[in-house]
Amino acid sequence: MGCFQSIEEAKFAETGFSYTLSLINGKYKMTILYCLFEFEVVRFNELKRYISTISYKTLSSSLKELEADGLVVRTEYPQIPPKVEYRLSERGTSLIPILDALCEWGDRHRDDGPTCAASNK
Amino acid sequence: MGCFQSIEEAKFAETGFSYTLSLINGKYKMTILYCLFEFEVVRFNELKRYISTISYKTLSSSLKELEADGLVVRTEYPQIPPKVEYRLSERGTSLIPILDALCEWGDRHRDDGPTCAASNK
DNA sequence: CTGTATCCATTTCGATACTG
DNA sequence: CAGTATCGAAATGGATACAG
Repeated sequence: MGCFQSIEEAKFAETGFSYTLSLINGKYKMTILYCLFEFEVVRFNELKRYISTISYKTLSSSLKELEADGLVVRTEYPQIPPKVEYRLSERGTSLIPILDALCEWGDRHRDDGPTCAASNK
Repeated sequence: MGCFQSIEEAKFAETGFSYTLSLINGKYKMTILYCLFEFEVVRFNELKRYISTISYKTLSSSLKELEADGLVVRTEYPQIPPKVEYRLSERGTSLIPILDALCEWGDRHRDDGPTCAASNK
């Protein structure tokens, strides 16, 4: 509420709303965040297995962006074979309640029947 | 929490999480929802002015999908010139608290400094 | 194991002109 | 006013091969 006082001026680009969206855009970013929340510390290929439909390229670039945005922490162990762990930062963790809310909303409204559009109010 | 018990099986497609995401995908859908929440009853070109960067095509297709998903109610007044009003359905309104949360999160974390990724945990 | 590079397919978005 | 149609641009995502 009130977050959109300036909506008339189309200043979306400067609202916290659009800022948050810019961090979680991309087909799999929220899924990755949720995965890291559930499993806490996860390696690259482990993540790939959890999110089986993601491609290496997308996983790689998404992780890089999430890291750059401070939502994910990447820890590299310089050894052979390489070992890299990913987990949520505090900042990233603070986003989880919102993802949870999305989850719950979906569970509660999945069977509302999407065709209730006709029931005018 | 617990919404992702089955994440190991990569059953994202069946979670409420991905269901919700499928409703609010697209560059402007959440913005449109928020706009309708702020202004309650809005006409097509009015919306276009509020969200100045959206194209007619995207606005049109987004509204159509939001309506099909039961989040938005479209009311047409058969007159010349035509008049059409859009507003949130109850279902759509129930999504607003989540959008608000996104908004607040962004406002609070905008200045965390996105480069805090290095501060391991 | 943890990625990157390349190339390609698909999806999404936008500008403009036009219709009822 | 409220859109649609068309075309093209751009972003996104995927498959595969390869590198350190």
